[in-house]
Amino acid sequence: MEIKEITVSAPLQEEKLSDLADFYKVLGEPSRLKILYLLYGCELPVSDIASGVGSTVSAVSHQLKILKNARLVKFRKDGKNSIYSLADDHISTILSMGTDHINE
Amino acid sequence: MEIKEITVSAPLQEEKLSDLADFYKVLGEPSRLKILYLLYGCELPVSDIASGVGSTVSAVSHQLKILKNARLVKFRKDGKNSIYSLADDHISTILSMGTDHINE
DNA sequence: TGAACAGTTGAATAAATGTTCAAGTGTTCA
DNA sequence: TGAACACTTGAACATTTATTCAACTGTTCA
Repeated sequence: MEIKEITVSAPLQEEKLSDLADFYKVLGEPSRLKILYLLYGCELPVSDIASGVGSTVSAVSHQLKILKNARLVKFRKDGKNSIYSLADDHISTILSMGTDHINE
Repeated sequence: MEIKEITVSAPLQEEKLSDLADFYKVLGEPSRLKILYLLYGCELPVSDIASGVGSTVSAVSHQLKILKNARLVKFRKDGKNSIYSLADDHISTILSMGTDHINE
């Protein structure tokens, strides 16, 4: 069987594909998904996120760094606090896509 | 700061969330994404997939099993061959979603 | 100023997982 | 039947990575 133009019309080069995998990998961890759903529609300081997802401040801080690099969350400083929120509205679209597939 | 109804209206319970993470995890590996994009619009036997993505038959077979479990690909037997293809059309929607986010 | 608070960070450990390798299953065809 | 082919599978190894722990930075306020 021939591969034909599929290879040519493939939407991703080797590097883009790696970026895309990295993006999905960020969502592929329950601890990070929990944080995202917790931030769905509100903004919270790290300590509240930690108690909200049942983890430690340190563990959450590590994960928030990864979510920040993936541009899934943003934050602002407020005195001693770092207030985190979802990066933008289309993240919610992304989150709902996954649930649709799971729910058939 | 109060968490309010967010926790209540969260679209996922602990178990669903784990399923969702598993789903994303499947997409979070370049070797698997390569297979999916290769199968975009055509069906191929394992040996062609292996050469198409530059891997071994064994490695690809392992990954196909994971993709099958996640219902992202399906296959049919044709003599000695196992012919794989994308499970359904909405998988392409899922694939394009990721690229949109990467491309800003 | 200094103590308490809120986060961040780096190293270490433990768990998860992708690839390799060797062996096994099932099909075809001479 | 038996050899070749196409794939699957399990164990082992190596890599990646999430959490823990301890130390450190920066801010507030008495």
